[in-house]
Amino acid sequence: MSDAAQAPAQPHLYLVDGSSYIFRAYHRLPPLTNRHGQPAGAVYGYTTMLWKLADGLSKADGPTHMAVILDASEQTHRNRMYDQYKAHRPPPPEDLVPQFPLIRVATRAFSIPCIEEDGLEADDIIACYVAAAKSAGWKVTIVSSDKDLMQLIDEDAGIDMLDTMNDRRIGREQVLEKFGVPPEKVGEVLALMGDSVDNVPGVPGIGPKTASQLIQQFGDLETVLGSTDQITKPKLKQSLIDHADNARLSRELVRLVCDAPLPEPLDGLVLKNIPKEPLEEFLADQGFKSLLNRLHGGGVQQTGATVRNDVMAAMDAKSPAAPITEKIDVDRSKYETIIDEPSLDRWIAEARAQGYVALDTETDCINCIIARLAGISLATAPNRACYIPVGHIGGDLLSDAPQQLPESLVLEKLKPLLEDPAVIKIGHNFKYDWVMFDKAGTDVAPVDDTMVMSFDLDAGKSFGHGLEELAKAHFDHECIPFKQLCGTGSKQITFDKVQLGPATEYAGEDADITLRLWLWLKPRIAAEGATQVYERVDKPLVPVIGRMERRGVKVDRDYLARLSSEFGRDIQSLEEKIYEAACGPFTIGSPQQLGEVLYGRLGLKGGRKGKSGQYSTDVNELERLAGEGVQCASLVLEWRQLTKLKSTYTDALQAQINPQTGRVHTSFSLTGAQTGRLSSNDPNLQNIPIRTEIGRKIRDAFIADEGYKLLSADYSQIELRLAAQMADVPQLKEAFRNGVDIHSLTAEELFGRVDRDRRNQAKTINFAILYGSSAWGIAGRLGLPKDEGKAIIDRYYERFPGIRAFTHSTLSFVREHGFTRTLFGRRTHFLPNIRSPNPSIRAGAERAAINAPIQGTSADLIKRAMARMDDALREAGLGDVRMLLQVHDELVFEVPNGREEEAKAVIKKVMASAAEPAIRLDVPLDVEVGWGAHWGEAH
DNA sequence: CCAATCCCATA
DNA sequence: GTATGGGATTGGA
Repeated sequence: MSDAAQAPAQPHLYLVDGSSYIFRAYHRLPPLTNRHGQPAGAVYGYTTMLWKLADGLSKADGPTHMAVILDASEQTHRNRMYDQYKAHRPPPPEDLVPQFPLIRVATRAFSIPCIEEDGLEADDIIACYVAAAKSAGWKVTIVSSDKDLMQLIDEDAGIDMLDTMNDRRIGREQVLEKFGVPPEKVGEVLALMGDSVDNVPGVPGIGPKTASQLIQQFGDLETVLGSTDQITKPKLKQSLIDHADNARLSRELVRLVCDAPLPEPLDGLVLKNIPKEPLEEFLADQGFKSLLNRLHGGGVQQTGATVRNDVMAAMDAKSPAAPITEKIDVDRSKYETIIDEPSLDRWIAEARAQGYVALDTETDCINCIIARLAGISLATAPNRACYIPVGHIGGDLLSDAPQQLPESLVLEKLKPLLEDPAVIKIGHNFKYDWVMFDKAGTDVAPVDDTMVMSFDLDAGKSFGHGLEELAKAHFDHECIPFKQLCGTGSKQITFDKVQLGPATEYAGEDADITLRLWLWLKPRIAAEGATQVYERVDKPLVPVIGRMERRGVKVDRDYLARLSSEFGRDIQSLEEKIYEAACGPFTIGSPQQLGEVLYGRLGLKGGRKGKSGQYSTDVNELERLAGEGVQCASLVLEWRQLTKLKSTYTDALQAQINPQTGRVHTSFSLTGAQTGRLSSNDPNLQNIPIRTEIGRKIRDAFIADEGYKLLSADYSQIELRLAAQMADVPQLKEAFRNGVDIHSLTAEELFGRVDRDRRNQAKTINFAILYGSSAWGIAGRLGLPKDEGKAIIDRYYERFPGIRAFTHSTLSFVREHGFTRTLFGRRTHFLPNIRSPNPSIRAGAERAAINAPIQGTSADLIKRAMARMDDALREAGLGDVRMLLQVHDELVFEVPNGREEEAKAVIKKVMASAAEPAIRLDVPLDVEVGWGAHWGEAH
């Protein structure tokens, strides 16, 4: 492409895929209504999108020509090719139907041409315009995220796509990322994988991954079909042979028509200044006030706010729209490497003057307990970042360490800044950095943690909370991948061996992005009601958890080793018995082989096959067989238990003991569970066995330091108590106040009498309620026919009408707003699944949505207790008591001998009053406390 | 060496 | 039926 063709005079056509946009907008945006009370959420989203696009008229690379393309008719040439095409597509939701005509009205209001043509789908019309514009030498941007249209991308010819929903440009590189093949090969991949929504058959067993891999290997569909002899997987090969015709048909179905006559000539699509009157009339008619204000205020020229923010503003006029921040591209070349004192002093002064600074520590290891510092990066403004190396060494034996300031000097100079109460220190996953500085004797405060902020705002959304992922989601920015610096696998190097140049770009970017995230997220915390949960619950927990991780818990290595060999012997002898019962050896640990042995070799009946065609051999199945007297099944069950205990616990735990401290230091994740719970990893100390006697032995390996005891305090039935509170069930609340056994009470209400079986059934049902289970699910769990399950749940609702009301109101709230809330305001998001057209996905989201407020409130409570615990203990003169672990409803402490009763009183008080003063509960929170030489004894 | 799958430990 | 993390096997890079 010549320079002349890229001159500003080159026309740039924007083709808006209106039909697909409105579907996606419907599922992604809240169900707003317009001034007439008609559903208009999708129309609103569509209007703001057109606004933004049209607004680019005068901008560089903005549209000079524009058209909206719609689907006109149901019947197209594809139906003639294949009568099943789009045959199973469900009808559009009923509150979307009335919005279709409004799309044309909205488009006319902008005075933009709206193009549809009988017998052609929108995709085809777009393809025709792309072809015409391409030969005329125009640039084209297709505004859509439809994967079928990605076939048309041709960056050399200036043809790309724009996904306004995610504010993302799609070019060759993005297509490669998604499909593993360039745009011109996308049709080949689509043909193989098929499309269940449009009912394009594809080849069974081939999904996106395999399709992409095959096309990468063979180039196109025909070559794949002609090369089946080179395909090693037998199932895949057969499927390709059997369904070759379907694959060829699919290839034609996904091929876009690009040579039909244009309904409107290219020149007719020129974008002129948009007359104000029709637009004003439309916005006023619909009652889109925030847009109307913008039309009257800054006019169409004002930009910056996203569609999402407009919707927030439309939903609640009081909530301020997010600040309009101009996007500044990340420029890593602006970052400085600090290797002299005056420069360091300058940065410290700058941070102090500013009042906030983002920082990130780089180390040689992801485990912060044993990690050594490599360097520290700071950022004070977008693109204004520096990296201070302190622990870099040469990349290999021959090279010397680079010149850098001594670690002790840097830490000494930074300490006053890091401890300055007037300067906010911002980190991403700040727990890690906090531990690094704590090890150096610096108590960093005050802090903000952008990872926790993201979690408190966006838990449950489609993106996680890692720095790179958030950079992508919020700024459409790709961070330097860590493996690009350090490699991967066995050739991976540690960060302290990275050259200072690349290290500065990487570390500076981390601090830079962290700062940008803070600027972006901080205003949202208050605007979206997350202040209570962030400021009072999660933020204060960052150093608390950091301290717990540093303390670790003492583990008796010799005892674990003895258990390991004991288990090992038992496993051996079980294996011999199993081989005997199975008439020959096999890999017991392989579910595949075990299934073959049980249902093949031994010829047992009743095997359940799962979706992969493999026999299920889980506990339920094996227990069923064992109950029928199958020796082999009960032996395998025992073998499974012992191998699980040995590999996951006795062996793995020994390996996790830190040689310096003789203790195990887990890592708690503050953002691991969508409901607000913590999670624990490396090792996971939240799933140490307790239910079986033999598993319980593992708990005895957790011991107290010399002169201390382990104390365990746990909330009794906290989730049921919270359910009784939140659903407002008088009998249940009363029972909890009087210390009545709750499952017996439920059995009495449901069955009119109480015995062991009925109490157990009632217990199952009580839990099923917490988990949002259906009548069908309860019946399955209790082993009853479906109608009896339904009868039981009806009776439950009849006896406890509050539960039904709670379920109902939780679901209608989440359907409307897309999120649930705990008593303390923590939100968990459930879009898009809560509105999924797929009933099983939707039902899954509904169960999770019923559980989330209860599980989440329980998580909030114990977190509030934890945040207050250290101060309360210190005030009681129990500064020596160490909080070590949290297991969702339990806290484990190390308490000096003789102080157990005192500690018990304080801990119980803090935990029982954790809701106060924010919330007044009508149900007491019971806390059970025990202690002993080891964890097993403390229960 | 990596991922998908199955199974299983906890609350 | 909810929420997690992790080990072993398997099959293909």
